[in-house]
Amino acid sequence: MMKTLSRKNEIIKVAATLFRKKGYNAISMRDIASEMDMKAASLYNHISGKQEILATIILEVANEFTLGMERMLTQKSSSLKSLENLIELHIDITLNHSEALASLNNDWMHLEGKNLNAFIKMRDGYESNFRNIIQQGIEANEIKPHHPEVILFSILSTLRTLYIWYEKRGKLDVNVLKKDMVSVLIKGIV
Amino acid sequence: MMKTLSRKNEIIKVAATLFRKKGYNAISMRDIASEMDMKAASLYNHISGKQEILATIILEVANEFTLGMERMLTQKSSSLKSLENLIELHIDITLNHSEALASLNNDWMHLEGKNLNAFIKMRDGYESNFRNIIQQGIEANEIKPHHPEVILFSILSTLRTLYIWYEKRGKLDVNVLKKDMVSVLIKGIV
DNA sequence: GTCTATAGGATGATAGAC
DNA sequence: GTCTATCATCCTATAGAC
Repeated sequence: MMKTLSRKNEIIKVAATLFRKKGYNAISMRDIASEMDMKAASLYNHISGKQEILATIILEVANEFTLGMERMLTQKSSSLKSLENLIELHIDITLNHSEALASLNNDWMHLEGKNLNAFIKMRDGYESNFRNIIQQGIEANEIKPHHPEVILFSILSTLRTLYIWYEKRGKLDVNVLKKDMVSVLIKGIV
Repeated sequence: MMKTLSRKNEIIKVAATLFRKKGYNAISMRDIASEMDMKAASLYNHISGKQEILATIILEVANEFTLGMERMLTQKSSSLKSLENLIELHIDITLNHSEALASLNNDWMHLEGKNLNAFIKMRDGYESNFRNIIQQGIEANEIKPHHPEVILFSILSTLRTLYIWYEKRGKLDVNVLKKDMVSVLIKGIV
């Protein structure tokens, strides 16, 4: 049972790496199996199908964002401090789950049924909390009165695609990265 | 001949819309044909194959970015003014080619052979020019001395994913959008 | 220019031997 | 837990009738 669980995790991890490069639909069960030096049929002893692999990859990391947001909201910091915390949350998750973020961003629409509903609910809830923080910052005069959607979109786009860029340029010191990101996203570049 | 050309363009346009929703690999020639009320085999009277469709979608809009960048570079403005112009370039292209941008961002890796090489060359050249503008801005003390890669990545991520967000929230006045984007990306939010 | 028919191969998944 | 063999279905693309 312990052995089976870790084999399952191995499949998920290999699949996530392959999905990242070409996307869910371009990767076959045979590709995943071949990368693990086994046959496609054997995968089904550990997982129910391709869809379960995708759902596990995406929902696990989506849940990390949701939990991180909830943890943050209990702290009742100022809006600006909350934004800082969210930037750090994204950086931390990017470092620990960089393969899963490609699927989260690009392959979520291939989730089916309950999996798709669960994902959309988490994503919309997360965005909604993020938007409220910005809104409150504007009302408290901590943040300039721009269209809040423009601010939300600008910050979130950057944070969501960090995974592409981090490993390409990679290996900046994490604390330097956090400081620079906070500064660029909040204080601007001039 | 004139009729054939416009039929070809129709195929490209329908395909781009479908690719946007599910990605290149999840859309079949039958899907494209069905959306046009015809049979898949008939598509081959107008295009050589699925790959030609993808290449046309991506390389056309990639070329628009390259041309826009070159046009801008002849102007020899200050770095800050150049950045403003680039933000406006991205917004203009997003408004006019929003479907193509999904493929440009997410399906470029499914280009083959010469098409893939041409794309990568244009993308790398574009990023390199963008990076130089930021670099010069830092040297001229127009831009804060952050790690230039962080600035490049932050601005480019936001601009590249504008297409997702624009039609969702859509239909802000273009000039308001340009002003807000320039302000948020350059001057920050505090 | 569109159709039907089909080639030729890949795909997700299952059955059953070991 | 992994294998071979296989099913049923889907895919891109072509041939040839109309």
